[in-house]
Amino acid sequence: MTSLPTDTPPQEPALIIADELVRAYHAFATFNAHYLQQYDLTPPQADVIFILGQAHNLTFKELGQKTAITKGTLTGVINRLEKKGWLRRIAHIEDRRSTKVALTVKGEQRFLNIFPARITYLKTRFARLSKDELHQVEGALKKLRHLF
Amino acid sequence: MTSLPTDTPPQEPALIIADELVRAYHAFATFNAHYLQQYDLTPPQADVIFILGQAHNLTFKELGQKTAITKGTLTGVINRLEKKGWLRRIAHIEDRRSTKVALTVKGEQRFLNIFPARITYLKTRFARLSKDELHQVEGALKKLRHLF
DNA sequence: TATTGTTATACTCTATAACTATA
DNA sequence: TATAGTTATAGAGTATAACAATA
Repeated sequence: MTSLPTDTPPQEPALIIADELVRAYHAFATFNAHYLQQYDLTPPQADVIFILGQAHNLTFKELGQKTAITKGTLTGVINRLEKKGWLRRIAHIEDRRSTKVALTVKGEQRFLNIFPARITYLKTRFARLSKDELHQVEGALKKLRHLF
Repeated sequence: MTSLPTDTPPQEPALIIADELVRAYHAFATFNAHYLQQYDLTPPQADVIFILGQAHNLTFKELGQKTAITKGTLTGVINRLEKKGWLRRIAHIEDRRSTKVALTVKGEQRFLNIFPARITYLKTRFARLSKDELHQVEGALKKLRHLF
């Protein structure tokens, strides 16, 4: 007998990397969700706010493409954000099938408050990595993404 | 005016990396979820099966720690897997507050079928990377995880 | 008293498909 | 006919807190 299934965890690099990717993401996602909770935002809601904060004015279709959220789901996410007063629907005159979405003044203010704070916080976290390391990590993630 | 907010996306490395991490994970998670759907498993359910397939016999508490699923949620996940016949609850004699969980014969067979196939598939994906690159990617992910 | 797991509650997100109104 | 968004449906996972049984 050359291997003991229960005592020798698989050393296959592909498995290890998949596992590490999940762990790294999970660590980030947990931090992120807690951070956003302060502002009463779920991660998908924050995605929408961050995108609208930078794009200012998008249709449901465009938002769906940028967030990778399906249209049916997006309606719900937008409804919740609208009810909370972060954004509003705007009639699209040129094509009346379509609806545009934009941040309200309140949403704009919150975005301006949350977004830079988030960057600052991330920067302090990443400060432990050198410039070379940052480049390496970025390159590694890009490679990974292109594998799938 | 030296910068155009809408035309110059933020180049802050911390943001780029966080973004790349999300993208890489999303690419993997999408592939993964579709792959598991064939077997009528959700990702959290598959986590449980893969862990039980290698550990053979765990309490709810241990399973919760390994999967990072809260106890209330875990009860639901286990219920669904039990109903589908993948696993069963086993009385824990030494401490009757506790319950052990183990794969059924069906669950064991499925695990033995799915798990190696998954490794094989991942290996083919990762075959495009050299040994050096694999090491680099693994190191990068570990660094990332430790940041959070 | 503390711990293990269950139950109850309430919500968000998910996909899918049928529907409405425009084009 | 095709497209944009809404609605309906059904389910899974999430956190939280109260609870029962056992230690």
